[in-house]
Amino acid sequence: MSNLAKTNRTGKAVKATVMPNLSERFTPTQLAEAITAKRTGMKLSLVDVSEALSISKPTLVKIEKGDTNVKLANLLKVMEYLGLSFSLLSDDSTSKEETGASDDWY
Amino acid sequence: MSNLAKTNRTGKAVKATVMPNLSERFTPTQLAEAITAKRTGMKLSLVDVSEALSISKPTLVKIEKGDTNVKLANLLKVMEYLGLSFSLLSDDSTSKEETGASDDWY
DNA sequence: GTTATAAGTCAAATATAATTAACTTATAGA
DNA sequence: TCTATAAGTTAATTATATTTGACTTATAAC
Repeated sequence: MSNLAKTNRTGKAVKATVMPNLSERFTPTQLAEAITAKRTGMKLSLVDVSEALSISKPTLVKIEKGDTNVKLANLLKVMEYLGLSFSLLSDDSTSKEETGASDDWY
Repeated sequence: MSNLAKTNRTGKAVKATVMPNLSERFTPTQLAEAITAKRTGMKLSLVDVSEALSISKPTLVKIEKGDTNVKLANLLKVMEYLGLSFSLLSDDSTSKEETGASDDWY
């Protein structure tokens, strides 16, 4: 999540993809950032992953942009390939939230 | 809107699906079971959730059967409505697994 | 500068997920 | 039993995610 300052040799700022702490609830954008961080940390290109998983590059880009209009199966394939997995959290309250309460997720 | 907990005539839960422990990595089937458990625990019918979220019943059934050929956005809407959310686990290993190594997830 | 590789975008065609409506099956009370 | 609600299925249609291929930026090395 935090984009640490980093410069190339011309002094231009470059986005540093840092692995965010995601032990808690997170947004699709944060998940996307974690995926990109893991992939780049493993020094894999989009095409590397795309070809290994038979997923098209535009779809991979959608996933890494946090677009939730993607097939769950594709997201899971990417996550598994990168060594990421979900665990589940439950508000053990019986409350269901309002439908439009927090649209961070979709 | 009909946000009251659904009961049968005696006010008892309809089915009793038990909420599995999902603090660790889980399969889509386990996630599906957790969703069903949470929904029935909240005494909501498929149609209750379906109508509240504008998701069709067949799609909801797919989700509750662990079919991963569903839109991520739809899964997330359901989870949020039921008070479920993901957290992320990472194999801190740099290993990428074989493409077909474990198809539990998809 | 040039070159090479990666990232990201785009439109058209295809593949497939989602919806609709009707239907069957299952469960639990009266 | 009978009745009512919930669960689950199915086929046809609609909506849309995905793919393909080409293309345009970006970034980093030379």
